Amino acid sequence: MRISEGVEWAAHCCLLLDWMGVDEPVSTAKLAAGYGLPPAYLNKQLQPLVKAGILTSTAGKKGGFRLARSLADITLMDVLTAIEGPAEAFQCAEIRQNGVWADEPASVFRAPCAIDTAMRAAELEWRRALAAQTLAAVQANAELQAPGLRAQVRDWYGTPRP
Amino acid sequence: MRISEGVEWAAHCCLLLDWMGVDEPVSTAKLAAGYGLPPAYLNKQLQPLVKAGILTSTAGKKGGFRLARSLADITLMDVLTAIEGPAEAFQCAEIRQNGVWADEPASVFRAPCAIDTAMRAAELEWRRALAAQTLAAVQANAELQAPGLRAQVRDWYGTPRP
DNA sequence: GCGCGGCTACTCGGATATAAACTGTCCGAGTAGCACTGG
DNA sequence: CCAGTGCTACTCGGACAGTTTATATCCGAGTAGCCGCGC
Repeated sequence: MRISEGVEWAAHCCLLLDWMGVDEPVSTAKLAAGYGLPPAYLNKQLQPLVKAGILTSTAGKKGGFRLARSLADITLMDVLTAIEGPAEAFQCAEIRQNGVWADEPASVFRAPCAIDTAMRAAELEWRRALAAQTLAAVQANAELQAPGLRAQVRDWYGTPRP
Repeated sequence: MRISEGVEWAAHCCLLLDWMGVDEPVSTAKLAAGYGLPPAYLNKQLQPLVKAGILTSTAGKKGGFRLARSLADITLMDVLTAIEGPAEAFQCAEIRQNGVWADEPASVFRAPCAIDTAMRAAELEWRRALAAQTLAAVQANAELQAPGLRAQVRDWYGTPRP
């Protein structure tokens, strides 16, 4: 039960793309250099974000990734779902229907598994909290703790400061 | 990011142990037969529960597992932590300190990573919800939906009905 | 001089290896009861 | 008959394979700009 590191990478890259504030695509190599990540693997991790509609990608020379929408419209839940998939963490295998209960009529199991219900309820709280956090809010907190971050990023990447 | 099936197995076995209501240990074989699980592997899954103090085990003939305490004192969080370990699902690798930021003084990173903070907050909600659910409550829900479950279990396992 | 075609450099996307974790199995250490033996 | 002792059957616990998932890498498809050529 460990979340893929791709989630952290993806979130950081989204913030970075916004900080850079350029309209032209940013290549995987530049993004990877920002955080010392393996470029090819970062590319692979960003692909599901494109499929999820969080980023847009353009191929060829001068290609790269762009934010598909504002950080205010992207939640941590979006990023997590894009990388990890839509499946729930706890997947009830309905073992209660096996073993000595295997011969019970199906009607007995119409009521949901109580353990599954409780686990899903807890997981729902988690997802609700994730969906309540937009990347814009996360970015605001980061800038609150480290003022001048946006300017630093633009200096490092050679983009014009506003 | 998938929770091990051992969590489901462990929770079901705890409920089953309580339903059986016997004071003597119950062997892995009997528990596994209840849900059609591989006995040896179930044994392996129950071992961390013993280390966590949820179950007690006795070796030798007539050996097996017993509940170490009442279901009212066991939460889903206890079971999950026992099986999955105490580590959080999202583990921040602090990639923000690498790449172009590698030469920054450590003082810059005294403030926690904003992404990590947000992810931890959400995960905390999940764990809080898990800790609020005792196995006694889960069992009560199960009996509410399927009255007579306890009596059924005692019939199947040949233990005296109260 | 100017337009056009090919060419190169560079990018994403998916196919392909490698490492780790989860799942599943097996055998040894240890215990409780039972059978046998001796008094 | 009864106590003691050895033995057997059965259990947990951890060591040992098999399989799925995550991590990392590499090469091909495709595009944008550039260079050279022809008009």
